[in-house]
Amino acid sequence: MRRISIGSIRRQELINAALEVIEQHGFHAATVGKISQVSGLSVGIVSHYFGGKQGLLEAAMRHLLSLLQQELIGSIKKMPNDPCLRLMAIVDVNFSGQQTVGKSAKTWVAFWSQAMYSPALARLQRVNELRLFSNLKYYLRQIVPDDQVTATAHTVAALIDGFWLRAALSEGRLDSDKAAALCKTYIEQTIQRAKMAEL
Amino acid sequence: MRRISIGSIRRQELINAALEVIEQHGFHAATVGKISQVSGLSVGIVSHYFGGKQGLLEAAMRHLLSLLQQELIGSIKKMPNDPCLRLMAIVDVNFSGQQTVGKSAKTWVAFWSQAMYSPALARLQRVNELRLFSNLKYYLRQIVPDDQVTATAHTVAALIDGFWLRAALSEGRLDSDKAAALCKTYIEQTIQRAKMAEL
DNA sequence: CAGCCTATTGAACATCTGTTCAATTTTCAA
DNA sequence: TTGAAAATTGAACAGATGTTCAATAGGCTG
Repeated sequence: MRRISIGSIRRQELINAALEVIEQHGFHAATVGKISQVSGLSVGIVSHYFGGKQGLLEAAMRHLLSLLQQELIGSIKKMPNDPCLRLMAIVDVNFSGQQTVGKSAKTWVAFWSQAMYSPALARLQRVNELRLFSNLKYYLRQIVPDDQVTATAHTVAALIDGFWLRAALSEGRLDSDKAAALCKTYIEQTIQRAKMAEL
Repeated sequence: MRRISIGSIRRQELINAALEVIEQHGFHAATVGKISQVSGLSVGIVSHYFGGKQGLLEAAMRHLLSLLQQELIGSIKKMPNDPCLRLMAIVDVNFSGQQTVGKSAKTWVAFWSQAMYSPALARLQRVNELRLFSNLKYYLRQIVPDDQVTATAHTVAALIDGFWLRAALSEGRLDSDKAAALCKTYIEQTIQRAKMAEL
């Protein structure tokens, strides 16, 4: 009896290879030939397991998103039920997650730019964005005045995306700890302002 | 005597066509065939004036960057010499510039994602980034404490990039006025905090 | 008008890519 | 061990793309 199906193993191997090629050579150069070469499998296997190149790339993005989501859930659960701490945890997961930011940032940006022209990828991206956004709003609602919740959530989300983009473009000249710290600083300042307004 | 050389006219026509194709179909689908079709010229002309496809795309990005730069200079000159107002002008130019954000945002993100794998584009992007960064620092230095200048500049730059990225991905669900307003709000809050700390 | 030079064309070519599928290998229950 | 089913291969194919270059068109000068 096989505990893990051979299919899921191959699928994972192909996804890993695809992510590696995208990170190194970019989305445009992620050809079926290169991916199969890196995975050590043949070119035909891609169509067999994913129906084609497009299917593999979508699965790869889905994989990345689900990793992020899993880390977020795991990280938040460990935190005490304090809205401020949980906001910080969200920021931390978005930056220190998975590998170093420098490595996967390029892959994320590659996916984002592809999502602008691929409805399937766009849908995945949108679901993820909405989840982050509503998470942020949920905790912010407990700290800042109602009329500032949406604006603050937008700003924090833009900050996170902006730092990721800059990390991808600056090739390691921007480290994730600093980016996370700056995001947290913004959140802290917002909270402090809310407290002072209360008085 | 020709006042404008025929060459520069053709070059501009090709750049415009390239930008139009990239915006509509994405970087990966911006083929020489499509670009020449949109421009009404032949495919051979691209190699003739730009040495090849890559040359045309680099020229197109250079063109976009120089438009942004020109608008920035023009807009700042009109402002009274007040660091706060000039910071706001920088934000405004970065959002309301050229066309609506929704249209050109996709083109910018397409260039960014390409810049990660093309040294020539990366260099152009980096020059532009440094210019924005040092502009921000120059004015911030006059308003906030020295030890906060760099961090604030990083944050503002990330905010701008982040909103652009989100505008490109959200297909018009995020309008540029709102994004500009949120950036300005952050700057105002930073200034206010600096003033309070002075007392 | 002739002659020359520049601008432009677009078919031909070489290269590269994704997909297909008949052939081969591997797996594993009987 | 056997044999059928599943997994995998990779050459062949069709389509697309960037570049080249001989041929053509256009305009300017003498």
